[in-house]
Amino acid sequence: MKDHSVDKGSAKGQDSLSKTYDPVETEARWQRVWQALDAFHPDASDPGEPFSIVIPPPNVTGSLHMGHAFNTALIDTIVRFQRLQGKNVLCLPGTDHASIAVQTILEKQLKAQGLTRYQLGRKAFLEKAWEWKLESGGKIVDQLRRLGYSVDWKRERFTLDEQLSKAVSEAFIRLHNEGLIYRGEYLVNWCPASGSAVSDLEVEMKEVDGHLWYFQYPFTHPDLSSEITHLEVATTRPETMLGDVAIAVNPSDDRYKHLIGQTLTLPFVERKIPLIADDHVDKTFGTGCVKVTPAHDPNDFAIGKRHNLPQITIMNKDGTMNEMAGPFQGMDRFTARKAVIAALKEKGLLTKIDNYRHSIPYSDRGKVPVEPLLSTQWFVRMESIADRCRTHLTQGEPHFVPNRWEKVYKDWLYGIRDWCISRQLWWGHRIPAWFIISETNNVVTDQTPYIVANSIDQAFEKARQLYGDDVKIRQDDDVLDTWFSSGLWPFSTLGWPDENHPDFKCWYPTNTLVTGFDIIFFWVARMTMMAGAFTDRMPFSDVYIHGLVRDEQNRKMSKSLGNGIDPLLLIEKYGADALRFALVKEVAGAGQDVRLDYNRSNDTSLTVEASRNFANKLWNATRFALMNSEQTSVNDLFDTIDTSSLQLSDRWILSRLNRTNLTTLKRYKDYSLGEAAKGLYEFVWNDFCDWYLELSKRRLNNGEPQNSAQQIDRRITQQVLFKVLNQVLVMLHPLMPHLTEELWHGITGFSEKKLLALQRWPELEAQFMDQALEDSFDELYDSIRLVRNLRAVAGLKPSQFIPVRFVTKKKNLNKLLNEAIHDIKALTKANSVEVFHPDQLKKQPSVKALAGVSGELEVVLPIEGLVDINALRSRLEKDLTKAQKEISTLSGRLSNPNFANKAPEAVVSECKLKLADAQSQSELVRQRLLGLE
RNA sequence: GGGCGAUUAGCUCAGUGGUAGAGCGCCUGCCUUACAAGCAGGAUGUCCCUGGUUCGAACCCUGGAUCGCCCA
Repeated sequence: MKDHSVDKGSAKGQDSLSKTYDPVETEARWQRVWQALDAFHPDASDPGEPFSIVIPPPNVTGSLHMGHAFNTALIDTIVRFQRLQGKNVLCLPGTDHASIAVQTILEKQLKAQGLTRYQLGRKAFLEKAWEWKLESGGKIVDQLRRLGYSVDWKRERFTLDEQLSKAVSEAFIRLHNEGLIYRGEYLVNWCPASGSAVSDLEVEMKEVDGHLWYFQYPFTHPDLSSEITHLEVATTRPETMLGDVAIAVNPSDDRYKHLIGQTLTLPFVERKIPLIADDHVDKTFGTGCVKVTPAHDPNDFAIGKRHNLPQITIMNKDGTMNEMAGPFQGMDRFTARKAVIAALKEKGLLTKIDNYRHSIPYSDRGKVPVEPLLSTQWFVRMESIADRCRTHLTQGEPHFVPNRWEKVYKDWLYGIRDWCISRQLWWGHRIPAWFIISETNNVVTDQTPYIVANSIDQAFEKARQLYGDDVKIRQDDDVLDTWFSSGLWPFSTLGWPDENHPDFKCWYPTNTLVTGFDIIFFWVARMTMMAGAFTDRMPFSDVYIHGLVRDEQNRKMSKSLGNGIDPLLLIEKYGADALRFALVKEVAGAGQDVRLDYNRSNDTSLTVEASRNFANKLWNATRFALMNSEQTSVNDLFDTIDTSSLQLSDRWILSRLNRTNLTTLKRYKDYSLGEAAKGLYEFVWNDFCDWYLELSKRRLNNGEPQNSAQQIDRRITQQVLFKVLNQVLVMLHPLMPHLTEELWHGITGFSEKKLLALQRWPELEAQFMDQALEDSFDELYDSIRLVRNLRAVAGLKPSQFIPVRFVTKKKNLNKLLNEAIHDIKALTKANSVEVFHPDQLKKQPSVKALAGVSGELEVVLPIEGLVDINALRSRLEKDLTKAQKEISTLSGRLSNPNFANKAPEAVVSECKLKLADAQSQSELVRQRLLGLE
């Protein structure tokens, strides 16, 4: 490996740690180191149980948005954790070619030059597209790096790579050979903006304010004896009347029953159309008469099929009216609507216009209403493919986290519909089908036979065998839906269809898929179906579904709203670690949306700032440890601690440390990543910094040790400090990789060739875990808080040292306070600390003093005269009220015979204990109040 | 129309039967030699409403309200 340009000795000595943490420089540096060392480039033959994740490939046109940042934060946390577990981890990155998006951008560019893609031609257009991809396609990938993503960049894939393209045509051919791909004429969702069919999933229903137009069709041979000479229909799309082929009524509708079978004349085009009966007609909607336009409406299409009606297409693919539209030919669909209405009005056939709110289908990409259009497309027959997934699902494959998403996935599998996979676009995987045009006068018609093959040579060879030497073939112009290739992503990226590829053998199936709930159908289900079809296995065992990041007003971030929050801006301001930590910490209720607070006037986020502050806190805790150590070598740090010399607070923090280890480990494994983040935050800030580190100050002594006992204690303190730090850095590393890497090198002094990212999770030392000790420390801290509170209430200056007396009859507490006397002194600014039993105190001369009570502990600060009596009295009165309220609640409960009889004994006895506590507190407070008079 | 989720402190959210929690914000006092990106102390709640189950409900069950999402 060549010598990379990273500063030597990033393990900084105690002199060089600055007062605040600078993430920008540090993050860039470690990203360079990881890259230079190929730290995350595993080999299939490496030791360790394989673990793999493929990342959801972002759209190659895109730039980094908060959704990517969120998804990345979660994935990277998982893979870094698995690496610490000693697994052979592959996290594989890549991008998606995004047919429609890219083509839209390019065509816009062409349009600006007054060109269309057809004028340019397919070859030149694709050259331009590749040029564009090479130029700007790397943008999002570079941005992903700035998050500290520990993916294997050497295995980066693009869906149009040669090998992945091979996988696509192989998949197409296999499905075709199994009879699962067919070409058929169906109503598809036509997007006039992109000039292509789109799948059902790419259509979004939007509510719009429209109208319901009522107009009349005359009977061809009106029954002159009857009053009825016309039928009235109601529609939201009057222009489609030109394609009507029937009028339908419900067979049980008494209004029209007797007329069924008669013929009406369609105005303008003068077509004779029958009145038919169909059960699906809703008698109560409109007039009960429905115009039937099979070529332009999905419901009508179904009616047409049932009644064998013709399908008359009245529109061109650009949304203009065609020759079947008679006088309206050439008009755009929306112009035609107005013209048809005007013409109906003129003929006196328009009877009513109602305002009507209804849903119309919009194209996701094109942002225009899609047009149901009859055309010949390629479809995948889904039933058997989906069925295989249903079977796997009954065996819990894949496993959804949180589990409720399984139902969403399952329901979709059961309501499966065939998948339209052809797109009338050029950028993408061209359909590997060749038409035998010599069979149909050298043009492609719906009847032209075709063959599928891996290459033009193979296609030609096959064609010649079937149709003779003079055969002429032409490849289908269309490309495949982008999701077709994305569906193969978990295995095409690992070498499939070569099932002997070492990567495929080692890392397939992958372990976890992490993605948003919005693409469960688009992507997750397509992957499971494709994987089932081609590898006979589910492509991943777990699917971790996360929500969306919403803006400060809880709106979905979108380009059209322009309310996106730029992750890069936040990274520059607070660091990638802070952003990652903030996002993960907020995700505790997995699958729920995350709301990111944000101030648009100055691009700040208090949430991210809090995480940055946490990073700084840990930075300074480490700085403190280094400043107070004369550690010269790595070995010092890992010396075995002489457990017999551990003090109370050492044993306490080591117990807390190991408990944190245990719970954090479980949370990472369970994908409770938010909980893991919160737990570590609390441990570092509250336990380690607020208490242990403060306690350590006295023992480190801020100078030369006076004697050997102090020397030993100082040494132990240092060892414990570093032991805790060392383990915290490992546990926190998945969440804040750069900061922890930096600090770990700071305390170990290792060269950057040895990485924290590749270390092991700290082994649990169960012998240190001591719940009773932790509980008694809670009591100790409560006692200290009581003193501090009294000092504050009395308005004592922080610099003023005073004597402190504790009075309690609780033996354990008495002992603990005595043991911790030096610590209490330090933490309460006491110049002396004494602990008494109430009996002892009675022998003392009574002192008018500052006092407070908590449970069965009384604190006395004998400093007459300096205190604010009123403040103290109101504080005591408040305590008294609280204690009395508790007494009444508890005694009420205990006096209920049902409670005593039915509640578990532990609950009852706990209740009794609490009551006793409250009673004695109440009594002590009362006495103190009297003393104030 | 069918389904899912949410409703807890000013804000963002944890909390699955035993006296309501965290972070941020807020108030008071502190530049205490790791950190003012900090320290100490403090205030704050009809746990959406309604019935029910239970000795006991934020939590379980009925019904309803409001908001959001997905599907048709």
